[in-house]
Amino acid sequence: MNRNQIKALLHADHPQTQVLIKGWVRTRRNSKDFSFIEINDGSCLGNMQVIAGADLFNHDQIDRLTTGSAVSVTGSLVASQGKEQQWEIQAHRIDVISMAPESFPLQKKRHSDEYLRSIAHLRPRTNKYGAVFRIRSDLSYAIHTFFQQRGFKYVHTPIITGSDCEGAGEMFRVTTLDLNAVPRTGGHVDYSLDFFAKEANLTVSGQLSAEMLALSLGNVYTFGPTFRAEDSNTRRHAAEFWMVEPEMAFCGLEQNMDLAEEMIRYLVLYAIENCAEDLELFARFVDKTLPAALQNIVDEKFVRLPYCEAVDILSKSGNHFEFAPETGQDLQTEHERFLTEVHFKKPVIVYNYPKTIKPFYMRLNDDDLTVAAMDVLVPGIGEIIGGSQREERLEVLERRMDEQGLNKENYWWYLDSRRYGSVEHSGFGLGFERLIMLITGISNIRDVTPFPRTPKNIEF
RNA sequence: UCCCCAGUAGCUCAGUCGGCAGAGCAAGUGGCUGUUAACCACUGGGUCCGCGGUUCGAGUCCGUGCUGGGGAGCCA
Repeated sequence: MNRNQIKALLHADHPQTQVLIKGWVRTRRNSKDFSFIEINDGSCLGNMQVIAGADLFNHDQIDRLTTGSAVSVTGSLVASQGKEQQWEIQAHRIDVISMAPESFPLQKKRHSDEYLRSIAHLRPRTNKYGAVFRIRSDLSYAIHTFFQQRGFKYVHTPIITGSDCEGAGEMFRVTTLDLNAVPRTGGHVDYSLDFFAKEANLTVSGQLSAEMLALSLGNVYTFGPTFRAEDSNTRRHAAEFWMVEPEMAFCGLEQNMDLAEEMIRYLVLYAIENCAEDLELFARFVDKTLPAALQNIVDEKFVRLPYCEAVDILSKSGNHFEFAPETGQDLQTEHERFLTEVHFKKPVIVYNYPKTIKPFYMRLNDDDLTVAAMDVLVPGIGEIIGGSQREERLEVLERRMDEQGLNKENYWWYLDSRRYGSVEHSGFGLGFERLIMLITGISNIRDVTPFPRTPKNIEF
């Protein structure tokens, strides 16, 4: 007999004489002649209440079942006499697969997020983290659905890259050299003896590769891990995270913003419609304003605000900022928060940033001062998407690389795409964990990642 | 990397002016009960983060290190 998922049984529309569930004991309450055992198998938030009578051959053992133990239960699915649940299982047989000793760290009470991070291997067995990781799965699926429905091709860009600079922060070195005996020539490390015979790093973005595929397949997207070796210690940064990066040929900034907005709205709506039970938990225990915040994203059109107007609004706001807003300077976190949380109270797309604060590949505007960049800012999280129209004009691109002190030879293949059939194209990167934070209301990226990697933290 | 805060029982925390180490929950034992984070009673449980210092005496004051959290920068 195959095991039934508890999710399916809880949604049953009629009693069943013979069912089999397997899962972990969340709690046990002994009664005079029987025990109530609540079992969770991870298929959904809800537990299945099992009635274990004294007639079970091993009822002595069942009476002592501990939280965290694994069991297999066969019995009949019957309407519950209790008020808190519709169905329960009258057990015919309960096999203890594995009894958890009293040292099991998860108790039948609320634990702090900090404590649960220290037992990251067990926290998926809690209601909250089980819900987070189910939503991660559902939203991953939704991302593929969104793009596939629109004719985008899913492409796989390299994890290990030879580009020695992509302008997106510190990188993790990849090497097979013996770090205790690094070969040197003239005082410098001799990478010709390394695995790839040149320096290699973990990718900080699939964008440059994705552009090549967009300029052949049309519309593409990547969805994969990304690595940043920044010593960032904040609740919204991780050294390893997942990023969604669409890239579209024959596409300008306007359409790029259209897609970003449509995608976020689609994903939030998908969660509302498909993850209702789990979302309800976050609305109850994590953030009471969550349902309204999500509905706001679905209903309200995103504000589109040129960078210079953003600075203007901030300057004239009368609000005191630690750093005064100033044209030519990047927006501070406090500025972004003011725009999304105080001034507009909805997502804001800021675009046309000064060229001096943005990377070489963003398309130079006709004013020669700004580039066709856009950041999607959302309340509570800040920047969730960063993107741009890409510079497709070879001579402009080369000039920008010179200005930023980049070695063009390292980008010969990237520049080739501007030599042969170059076209207008655009794309952006969505931080997947930040999306999950937005949708669950969870405020720390370490709590939406099963095994988070942050500075000085790689225990699990 | 910088600024701020915290570290006391398995967990969450209190600990007054420097003077005997505490509570709730959890665990163990017993009782009660179609229960709902079940309930009631009893019992056990401490490297007060580490090191150094001040003091008759330090969980408490000082120095330092480590760990965790919040904020900033970097960014998705």
